[in-house]
Amino acid sequence: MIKEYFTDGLIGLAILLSLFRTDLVGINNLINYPEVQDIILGQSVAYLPASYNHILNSPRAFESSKHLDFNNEAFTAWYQNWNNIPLFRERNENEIEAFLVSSPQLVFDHSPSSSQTAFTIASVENNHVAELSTQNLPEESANDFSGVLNSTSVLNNSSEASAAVSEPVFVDSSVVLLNNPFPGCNLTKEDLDLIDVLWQQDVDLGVGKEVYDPNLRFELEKERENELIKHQEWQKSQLLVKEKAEREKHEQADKWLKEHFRRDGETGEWVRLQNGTSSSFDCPETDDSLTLEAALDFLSSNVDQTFLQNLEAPQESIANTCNGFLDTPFQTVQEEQIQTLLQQPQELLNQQDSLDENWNGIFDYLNNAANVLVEDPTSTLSQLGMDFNASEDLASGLDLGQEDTPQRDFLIQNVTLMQPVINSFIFFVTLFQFVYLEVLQAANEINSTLSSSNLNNSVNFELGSLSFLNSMSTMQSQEDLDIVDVQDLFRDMQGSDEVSLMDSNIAMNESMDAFTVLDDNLSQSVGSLGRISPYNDLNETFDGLEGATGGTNYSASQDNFNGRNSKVSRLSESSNDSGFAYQGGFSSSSSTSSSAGSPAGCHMGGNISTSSNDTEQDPHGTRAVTHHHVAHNHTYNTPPGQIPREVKKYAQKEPSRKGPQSRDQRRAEELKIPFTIDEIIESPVETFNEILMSHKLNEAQLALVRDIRRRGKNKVAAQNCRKRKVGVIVSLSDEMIDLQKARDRLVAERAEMEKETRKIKEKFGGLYTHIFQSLRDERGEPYDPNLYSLQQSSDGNVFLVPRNISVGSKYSNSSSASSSPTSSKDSVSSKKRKSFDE
DNA sequence: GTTCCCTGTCATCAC
DNA sequence: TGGTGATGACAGGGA
Repeated sequence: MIKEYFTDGLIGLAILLSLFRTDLVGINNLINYPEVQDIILGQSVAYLPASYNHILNSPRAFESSKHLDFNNEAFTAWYQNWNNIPLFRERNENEIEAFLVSSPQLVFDHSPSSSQTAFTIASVENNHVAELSTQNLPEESANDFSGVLNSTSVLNNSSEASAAVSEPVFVDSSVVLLNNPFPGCNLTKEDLDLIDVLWQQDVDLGVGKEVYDPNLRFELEKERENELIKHQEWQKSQLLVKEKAEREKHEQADKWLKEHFRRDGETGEWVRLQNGTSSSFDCPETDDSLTLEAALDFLSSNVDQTFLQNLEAPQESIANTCNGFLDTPFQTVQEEQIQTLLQQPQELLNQQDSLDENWNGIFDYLNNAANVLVEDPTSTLSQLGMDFNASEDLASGLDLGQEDTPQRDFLIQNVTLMQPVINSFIFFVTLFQFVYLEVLQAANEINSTLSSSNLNNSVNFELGSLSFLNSMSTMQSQEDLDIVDVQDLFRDMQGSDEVSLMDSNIAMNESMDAFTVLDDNLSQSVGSLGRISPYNDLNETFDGLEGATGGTNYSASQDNFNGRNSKVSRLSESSNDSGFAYQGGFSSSSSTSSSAGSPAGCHMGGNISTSSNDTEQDPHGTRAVTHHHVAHNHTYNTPPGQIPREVKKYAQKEPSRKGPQSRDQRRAEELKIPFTIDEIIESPVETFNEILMSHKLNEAQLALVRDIRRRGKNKVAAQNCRKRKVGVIVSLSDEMIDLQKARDRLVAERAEMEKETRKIKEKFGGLYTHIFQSLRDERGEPYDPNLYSLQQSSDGNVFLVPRNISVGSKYSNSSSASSSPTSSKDSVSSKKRKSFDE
């Protein structure tokens, strides 16, 4: 009696342990008890559908020696106990023929296609044999799941076993186990004791002990609540500290503003106070250095203010902002308002016809943009400011007609501003970068569509803005970016009071020489302005005849001035090739004399004065400026950060070149050629022939004229050829950079894929081993891995097959194979066949 | 004096 | 056939 009781207890315990995937050998050698072995063997038979055939067909199916006697009193008792476990009881109550056992890590998804693990255990027909189909079984899931495998054959003792395959049950186990682990939980003391014993024996129950123990669960929840409260308190304290710091910064900025500016009661403009007098803030051309400083200081300070004040400022219309930045520093910008705002630079540049207005316009735009950006104080400015890729995206998104592109949405992204000063600077850089691209776009339109005469000032302004903004953009590449104070930065960049706005830009560019290797993305962003297609450039750039008039001058009236101009015009190409990105591309001012004093000035002046096409047809030195702009960024020949040699060469001294053209000029004078060299070279064929016909020339004169024309034409052609070559080189260089980036990206992806592959292989190996070791043959012994292997069929099922049989050949159709084994060999194989969910 | 780079020129080819 | 553009090669000049 005692023995029977003890044995029955062991049987029950074995069932439970089996359910929890516990090795009985390790627990008091329980495996040696015949009842336990019976249980295990029976379970192992569950894997072998073929072996059930005779059992299921017999009237006493479960009286087989390999199965539990379901009439066994001990089993009945323990089965009842087992049924007391609420999870199983619930399933039983619901007459579900399949159930799940899982750990909290498992998340069951209702979507069959989901990558999440989904276990289904469906009873098949009436044979009480569970067919386990595992799909995408992860390692950890398999661990939790394997314990269930051994118990599936005994799950259903009901005579009402469903004939139909149950619907797969998808359960979010984490929700079930954590929120409501066992609904209707009524664990008896015995249950808890048993669980406690299992727990103390370090038996993996699949879930935490708290799932079974309400008291423990309560304690854990309480502990969690305490941690949450502590965390909230810490967050509050951090917030208070931050607010305090911002308030101090705000007060400081306010104080600075009141000290340096006063507001004009009539115009509403903010005027900087300087030495007791006020200078108009909106007229930088009257005193460039002064107003620039004022503007920059003002803007920089207000940017900082904006960040601070924004937290508490009322929301107003953006339209007011256009009339005065300080009137309505902070607004709510609606989507359409943002669109309007983003279009302002073009409108401003298109509509305004003076430097003054342009400056005001761009400044207002900056203010507005600042307001837009600070509308959400948590916008991700740092991300934008430091990410040139974002700039590239932005630039591409700023293409006309794409105002709704997602790149503009960055303005309202969320971000945390932890360091006001740094972020202010980042914001400013970002802002300028953004405006810069906008202005580039506007400049491109202006330059390509409008005539030259009434836009000189405007374009001149663009030049300054672009150079300045270019420097600003370049600044982003500094490693010590985060320690740069905004105002100091501006002061450094603007240089001395004597230099003009343009020269300030030059000085800034010089100071930023180390950073003139601009980001490729930016280059690409403006590539459409002229650099992308060198051949297109040539159509605009070289349709003039700079070469014909270049070099040494043919007339005294053109002497030094034009000589220098022509030289500089040539070096304007060089300068474009030498790292001064974007300068030459947008320069078209007719004023050059002011910048001839310094190398940089000459460099800029050269850019301003002409490109090769700008010198066309100007024998009298009037040099009407066309607006075929060259945006080449040919950075070869001159290392980054170095002024091209030609800039120094031609800027510091008078051109003393005595080229062959000078010889031609002299000869033409000697032979009394009655027309100019330019006329000879640049005139069309018909005109040229008419000229020759109209003047009776001797052979020598004709030969000279033809030589001059040939050489002039060829000179221009050579220039074009060289320029084109440079363009090709630059294009190839860019392409190479792109390809290198692509290569790096692919290498990284490949490494990532290999890493993932290794991971998956490891998981697969572990899973394979685990599943294989879980399998038992009819004698309850594990299969020999040398004789058997697990193979997966095309439908996802996993089979245990002898080594010399492949699933593909024998089990390509799992359903047919399982239902009708045809040969003895197949029969044997089918006995080994098991299907798992994976 | 050498080297490098820019520029003009010539020769040649193709259209 | 002549004109023109493109391009390689060469030479001169300047730094």
